[in-house]
Amino acid sequence: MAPQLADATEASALSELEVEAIEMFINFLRLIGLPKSVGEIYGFLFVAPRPMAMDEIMGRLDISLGAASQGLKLLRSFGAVRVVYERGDRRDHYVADLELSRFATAFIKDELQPRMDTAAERIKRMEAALAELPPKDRRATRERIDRLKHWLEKGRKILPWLIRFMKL
Amino acid sequence: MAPQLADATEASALSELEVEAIEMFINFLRLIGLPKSVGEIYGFLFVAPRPMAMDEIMGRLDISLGAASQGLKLLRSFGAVRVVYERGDRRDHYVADLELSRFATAFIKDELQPRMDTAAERIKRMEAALAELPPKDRRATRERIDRLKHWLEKGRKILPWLIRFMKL
DNA sequence: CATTTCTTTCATTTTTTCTTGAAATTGATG
DNA sequence: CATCAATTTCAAGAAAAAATGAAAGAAATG
Repeated sequence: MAPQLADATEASALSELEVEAIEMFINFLRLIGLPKSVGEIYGFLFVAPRPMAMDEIMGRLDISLGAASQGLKLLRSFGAVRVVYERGDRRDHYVADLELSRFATAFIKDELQPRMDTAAERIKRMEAALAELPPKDRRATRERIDRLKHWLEKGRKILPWLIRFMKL
Repeated sequence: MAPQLADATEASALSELEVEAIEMFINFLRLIGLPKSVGEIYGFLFVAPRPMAMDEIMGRLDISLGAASQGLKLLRSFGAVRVVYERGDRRDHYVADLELSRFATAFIKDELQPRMDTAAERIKRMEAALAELPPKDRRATRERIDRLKHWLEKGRKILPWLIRFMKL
């Protein structure tokens, strides 16, 4: 009888279901700046019927050791993937956390918030620089800076609301 | 007396105000996948005291003809930049439209919506593929697909609301 | 309508980002 | 505690994205 263990060089092909899930997540996660391999891993785990070990993920997706390790690390840091221990197996096994809002909140915390903070500082410096402007330009520039402030304010206000909506 | 026309090879340096505005927009626009040069152009125009011709933009920012032309084309397509005609000058002159929500709506329309549409199709295909799954996995997978549907629904619902909020 | 100025396009180059896989590290096992 | 499997790290290579600038194309001018 043929052995059941998949050969590393010839891992079983992905099902249509898996391909659809993977491509969907590649697309959406790319939107928030995550590399393809991360989308692949998450999409694969999202429809996986049981916890998967890293080498299984590598084999099925045909990605490198490094990509798998780093991708899982990142997904873990978001809370988008969790490690579960399987008795009798030394390897870590991964499951997708199905709460998709984690990506959004990670994005907000890692990308958006920091930029808003430096933007606030920049606006202060811009206001200071206003004094050195030719008088005739001051009013118009003042208005533009105010508009930036207004937007930043708006951003700050909507973020918590948005996070709440997503966790709902 | 020295000529007043700026030499193309030695355009005047950027003021602190300009630098801050430019860096701010590079940062934010990168977030929605726009290249640095586009952020530079918009930031520069955002604080420009008068309409600027393309060669002025190139010179002040030290970017290439191609980057300037393509960046302006893109910004125009968003409605983030408008052409104004200046009498006695053959060149097109550009001004920033200050309504920042244009970037958000362009992002939603160009990036988010299309992906949501293909995602909806993918979900249909995933549901069809469900039948070919080993019976014991069906229930769990069905739940996951439902979760995707739920998220997509949520996205669809919040988008118009979000657009309205931003235009406010 | 020929000329000149301005703008767009696009093949090439440069830069940035992602992936790879060998080596180092960790940590479980007998 | 030596060994070996599993994982992480990171320098180098590959791939993708952006910038460049020469050439083509438009549009205004005299």
